[in-house]
Amino acid sequence: MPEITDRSVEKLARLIGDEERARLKIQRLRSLADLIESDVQDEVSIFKALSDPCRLAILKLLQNGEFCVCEIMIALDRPQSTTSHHLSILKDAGLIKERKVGKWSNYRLADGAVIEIMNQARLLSRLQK
Amino acid sequence: MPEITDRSVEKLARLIGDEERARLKIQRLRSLADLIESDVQDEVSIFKALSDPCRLAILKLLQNGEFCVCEIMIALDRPQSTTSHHLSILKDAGLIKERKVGKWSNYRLADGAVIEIMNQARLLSRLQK
DNA sequence: CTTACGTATCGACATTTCTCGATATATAAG
DNA sequence: CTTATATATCGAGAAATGTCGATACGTAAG
Repeated sequence: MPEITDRSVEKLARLIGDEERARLKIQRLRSLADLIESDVQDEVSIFKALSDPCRLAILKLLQNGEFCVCEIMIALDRPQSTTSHHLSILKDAGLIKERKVGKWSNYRLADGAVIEIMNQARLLSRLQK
Repeated sequence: MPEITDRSVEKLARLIGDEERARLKIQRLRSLADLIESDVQDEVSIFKALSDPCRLAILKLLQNGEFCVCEIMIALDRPQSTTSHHLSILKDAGLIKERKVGKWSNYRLADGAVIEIMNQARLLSRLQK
């Protein structure tokens, strides 16, 4: 649990008028925040992997099946090093799986939840208009 | 549809051995990519908004109801300007709604899909372990 | 062993993003 | 009108991220 800094207490105490009740309210807010922060970082990594146009395009391409790096780079018209870099980020995030065959590396979606999360994002982006 | 660059044709032609078939294969890959790229950017904005620990924590906090800026900044122990900044990003992305009351700004989740997308991310992050 | 090819990694530069103090805006109170 | 308070915006520095040519690695073929 993060410390209750003087900054916070001052602030809320003025708001509430009672320093003791302020301290309690802060504690309540902080314990809510604590429950949260424990697994925030893992989920942020997922969202970070998803928040690049090139990577999102790769994931959508992989909804059509398994592709090797050289097909992906052609589809997206990106240099090989760029494509490979993005693939490794997606793989580290657990969003795609690799299958090596000879000198080829084939990639596919790791799980149905990947499609699900993209669908939800599409829903939200529609809502916004 | 992005142009078919010489770089791509050379590459695939060598792979396939026939320049004409290479060109066709590239066209197929590119048209797949095109269907994709049209709405990629909008969804990326959603994911970008979600890919910061502070913002994700705010969203999770708001699962517990409506909060004003000063409560949020205390819960997360961040300066006011930082908190406000993140709130405006979340609002621009359409993930939260604002309700002004006097000098207070209260924020709440915009839609159930916001919770859904976080649940999917949690699922994925668990899978990874 | 040498060569060719597909992919991964490196390194440097450019861009974006986060952070937070300072300042501006808006509303309410005296 | 002046003051206090809640929030928003600004601006500058720091850190993270994307891009892509150059290079390294691994496998297969000659």
